[in-house]
Amino acid sequence: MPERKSRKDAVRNREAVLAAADTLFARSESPDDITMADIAGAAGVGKGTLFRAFGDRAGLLRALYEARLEPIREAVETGPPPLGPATPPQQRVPALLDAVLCFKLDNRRLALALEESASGSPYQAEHYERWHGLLQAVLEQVPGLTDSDFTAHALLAATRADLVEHLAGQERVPREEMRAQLASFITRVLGGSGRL
Amino acid sequence: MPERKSRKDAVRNREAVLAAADTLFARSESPDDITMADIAGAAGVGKGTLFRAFGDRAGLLRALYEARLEPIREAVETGPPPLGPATPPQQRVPALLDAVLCFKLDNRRLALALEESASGSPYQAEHYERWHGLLQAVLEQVPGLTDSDFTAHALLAATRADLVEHLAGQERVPREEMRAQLASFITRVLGGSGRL
DNA sequence: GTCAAAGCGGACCTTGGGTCCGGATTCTAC
DNA sequence: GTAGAATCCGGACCCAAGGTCCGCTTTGAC
Repeated sequence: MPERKSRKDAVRNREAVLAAADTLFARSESPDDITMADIAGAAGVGKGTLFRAFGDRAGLLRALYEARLEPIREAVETGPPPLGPATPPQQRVPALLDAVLCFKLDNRRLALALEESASGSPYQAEHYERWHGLLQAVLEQVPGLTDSDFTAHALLAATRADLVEHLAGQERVPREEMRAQLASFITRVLGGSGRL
Repeated sequence: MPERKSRKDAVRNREAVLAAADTLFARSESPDDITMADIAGAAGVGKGTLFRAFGDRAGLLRALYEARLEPIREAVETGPPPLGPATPPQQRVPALLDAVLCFKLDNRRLALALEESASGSPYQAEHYERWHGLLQAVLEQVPGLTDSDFTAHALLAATRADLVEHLAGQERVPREEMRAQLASFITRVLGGSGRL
């Protein structure tokens, strides 16, 4: 037997909370002027419900994040090129990081909230583990590239939520320009075949 | 006239607080199990004193950080090569970032505390502005390198406190290995003259 | 020595994450 | 349909920690 099926109201409330949180974070200036009570209120639910369903703030953020990330995860794992596994490393690395960047551009507040509320550091979240592991594996196949472990960390660091927020928010760097700059940076790291 | 000289007890207490905070952070596992009350207590001082002297938690952290950073700042601004201004860009960029990395390795908890308590993001702190501005200026002089602004951000991101903490703390990467990996990464970014 | 200004410090306030439990709801068994 | 138990709801409540306040003390100028 799989597992005792949850009650109807439980799943309904869970959805309501996720939807409310998503909306609130999208509207907000800074993720931490959204309190748990705000979310509960907006979802028409008590705080207890919210904490029982998600454990704590980080849990809620994680759930939201994973839900939003799902399509990308699938495209990466079983999709067609340039994200899917059949892509040669030299093209897949920039494609992966571009996907991460675009995701964070599209979900700025959420990504920000998650990375800063991550008890400890973002590096303990298991979704970071996944991205890092994948990226490292792909980098491993790039000829002439050593230190794939550190390189994967360094490249992912270039797409950190607060950096993205700073560039897109404060410095008003346009989306396409940022993508181009990241791509060019990656090109240099992968072997500098660009212009010299 | 300069400014009304502070009272003796005021400066004495300020020193005491900085010293106490430094010790506490150095000993601690995670920076946020050190409370303001702890610091006040360890310094033999009331909370009021502490907040009057530094404004808020972030202010105290900033003061400590800047104090520790002072020697490096001087070495960078008016010192001899490889950190000083007389160094050719190709050597100065790695030297600068190596200095940052070493600093964060030597002051892990403090750097961590500062970056995570920075109201908003680390990118609003003015010491980040300084490092970024300097690094960008130096990168500007590297032949064949475009996007010096983004590149400076990306390189600094590779030395973020929580990444350093994760690598040095959780993954037990030895100091010299980390320095070597960072250096090699930078080399590739600067023009990939390494091996291809 | 005197007096005003600057500083001190701990009691107190506020905020927000997280808990608890009496009552309402839903599912299952008959 | 209904009884009963397991599950869930939700808002009152708790607590920790950052930050404020104000009566008392210390300092330093005259």
